[in-house]
Amino acid sequence: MAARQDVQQADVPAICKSCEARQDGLCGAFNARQLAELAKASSRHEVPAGTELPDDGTYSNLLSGVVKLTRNLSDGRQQIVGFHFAPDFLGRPFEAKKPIRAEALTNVALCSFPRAIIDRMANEMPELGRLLLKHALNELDEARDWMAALGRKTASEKVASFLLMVARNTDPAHHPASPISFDLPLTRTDIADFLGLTIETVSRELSRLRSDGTIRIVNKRQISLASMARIEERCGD
Amino acid sequence: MAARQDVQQADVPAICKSCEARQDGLCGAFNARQLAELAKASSRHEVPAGTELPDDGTYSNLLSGVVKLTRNLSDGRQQIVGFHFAPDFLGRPFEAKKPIRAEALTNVALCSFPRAIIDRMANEMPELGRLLLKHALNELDEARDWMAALGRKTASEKVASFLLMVARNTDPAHHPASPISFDLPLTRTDIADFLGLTIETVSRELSRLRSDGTIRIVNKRQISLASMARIEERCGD
DNA sequence: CGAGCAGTTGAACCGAGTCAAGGGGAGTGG
DNA sequence: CCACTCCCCTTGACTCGGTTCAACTGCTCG
Repeated sequence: MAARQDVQQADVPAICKSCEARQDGLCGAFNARQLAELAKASSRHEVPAGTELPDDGTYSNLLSGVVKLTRNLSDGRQQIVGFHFAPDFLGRPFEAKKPIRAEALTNVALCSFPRAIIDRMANEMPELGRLLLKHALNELDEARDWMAALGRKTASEKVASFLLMVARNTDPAHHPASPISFDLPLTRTDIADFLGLTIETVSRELSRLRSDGTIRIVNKRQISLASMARIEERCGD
Repeated sequence: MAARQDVQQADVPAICKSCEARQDGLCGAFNARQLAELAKASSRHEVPAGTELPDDGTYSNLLSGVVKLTRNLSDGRQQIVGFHFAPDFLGRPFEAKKPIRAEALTNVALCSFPRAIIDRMANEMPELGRLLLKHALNELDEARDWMAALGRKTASEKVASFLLMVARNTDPAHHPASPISFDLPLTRTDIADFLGLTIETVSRELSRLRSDGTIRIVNKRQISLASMARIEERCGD
């Protein structure tokens, strides 16, 4: 068993060998032969922060960086409806009825495949279909969490919940009692568009959290939390 | 081809023959043999309005009625995060991290299968996996639509959007210019919990829509719209 | 050094929430 | 058949959290 795994390992394309997407992303579902086939059709590219990622029917592993998904109302009001952090992946087999825009918040590295290959493989391996379904259901659960936040939380609970989300994403296994610091990949405007608030309110709530010692604002973009537990108390759920 | 279809048709279990779920629901993916196998393991039941539907690991076609999905904050604040209308279906292969409660809003008729059968069939037929994925992505798109509404719409836009959703669900193919009327399957409290408002605000906004002629409130539960187009104007998107 | 942008802070305002009173229909009991 | 109650809903008056408008700070970049 171990031997066979090693043989397969030997065939893994060089480019995939150290790729995070094989641990937690889409590619965990593939064996060496399939990876080799995919690698032939894949293209790796990097785009700078601010680039819009067109929904051109490709699937992409997000190797590094953060992507936001937004919905706009007719008069320009904007709501961020989701994020993708590495090593997440982007792309879907069915079009959304109302358009959703994807935009890189930071510099982003992607590894993309034509949709046709993934769709074909999904027909051949139920394992992959299951992974896609699991991924979609995860996104659904997250969306529903934020529905509850948007509909029922106060401004300060929203901001606290947001910081907790980023912290968790920075280090999922972090000890709840020890401090943690991270860079915010978002401007105040983006945070406001995610939380359904104005930038002024976001700024004020961050100041309040700072003045009561829950967070330190190292600089505009870098935050450190006294502890996960401390911020969790303020999330309302 | 037509002949073969008729042969299959002959084998369709009696109970499935006139079932809506074969048109638009889960069972559209199955052939007669598979339906027969499923029918043996399925159980049909009805529950009255107000019943909680435990997440017991079954999949269910919703034959009639409306179901709400809710998330609660620790202090009792409630947010409705989704609805299921017939002939939708309920159930999912992976547990949500945070609990979501399902409750019948009206009397509800269900046709349920053990999870094991669906999961096994999904492994055998990519068609079914695809359907489950499509369904999950639909729910995701809906959740994101409502995120935008919750975060960025005014109270009156929220109420208008809600009425439009119910109207569309009542008659998806309705002509946009002609009037339409329907029963609200929800109390004011449920509407408020869905829109992130209070019952007083919902009531006031309905009154405003009535006084400017966009809707008629036949009685507390029955609404008629002057037209789909008219209400659509007030949705903000 | 100045321009320009992101963020902060203050003051006034307003949309939706809160609190309170009353309406109206369904069910029950006399 | 009416009287009473209960629940859901509506409406009004007031409050308040979050927005709006505006001034100011501090960075970064040319």
